[in-house]
Amino acid sequence: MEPRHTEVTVSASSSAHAAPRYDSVDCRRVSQLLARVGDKWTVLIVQALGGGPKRFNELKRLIGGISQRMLTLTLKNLERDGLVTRTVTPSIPPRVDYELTDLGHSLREPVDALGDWALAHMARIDAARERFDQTLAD
Amino acid sequence: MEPRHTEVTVSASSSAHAAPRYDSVDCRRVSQLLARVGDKWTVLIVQALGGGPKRFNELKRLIGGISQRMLTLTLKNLERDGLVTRTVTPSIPPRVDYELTDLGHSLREPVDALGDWALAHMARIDAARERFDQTLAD
DNA sequence: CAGCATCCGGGTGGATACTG
DNA sequence: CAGTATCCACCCGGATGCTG
Repeated sequence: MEPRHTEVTVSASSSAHAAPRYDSVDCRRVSQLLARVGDKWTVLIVQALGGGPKRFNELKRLIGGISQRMLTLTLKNLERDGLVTRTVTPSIPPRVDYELTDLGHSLREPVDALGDWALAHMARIDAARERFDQTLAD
Repeated sequence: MEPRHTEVTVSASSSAHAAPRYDSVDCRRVSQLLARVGDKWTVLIVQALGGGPKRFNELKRLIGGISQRMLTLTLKNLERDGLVTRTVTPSIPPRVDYELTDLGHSLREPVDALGDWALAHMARIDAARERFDQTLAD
């Protein structure tokens, strides 16, 4: 792991508010990235490719529920961002393999962190939603 | 431009290629959460509230560029998910304070991780995009 | 000050049909 | 098999105007 900043993270405790680690400009970029990563399929594809190179229809089956249009588009975006490589083998029938780059692999770490958070707190969120929707029904 | 990036020592917690840490169902939920978190304003609001409780227009000014419609909607979603509390002080003029819950604060950690990733690799992504767009222009 | 209601333009994403 | 092309429904989100 990179020994980047030793700054204290929030860890929901006594020292209420952590200093803002990002200025507003940074937040925009982060927000943009999250919008890209947070689109409907990117994470699914990255996670699917986390297990190694995959072919087009292999990915399609693996993910399930994705249209080939969206698979194509999302893969193209990932390739454009340098997160995925596209390797064509001009045979008949043609063969195309998609694989995560180092950059793509490195993305899995923070995404997994968010995944862990989601799994750890999903129950609380669902409960909060039910409570909220319930008190609205009055 | 040599990829001089710290090859993530995945041996720490999870291995790169081996067992997926999430099944497909988990991935859906993670994906859904990312879609929520990755919407246009959620992260900006969470980060703004990271500095402590804020009032409605205070948030609006702080974030800048957000319409009150979206601020209202996003705050309501955050409240529904139990990430933010809404405290009304019935005075004239009325006063409403928004504050991160413990759950909301805990979200900042993984989000910051993604933010660090974005800031660390944004240059590479931009470069990759330029290269990609360039080779398409041929 | 802190919203809600309404209208509306653009983008996202599914379904379908066709190609090399 | 691995796409491209087209059409279209939906919804996100901005602008505006009005309330308590």
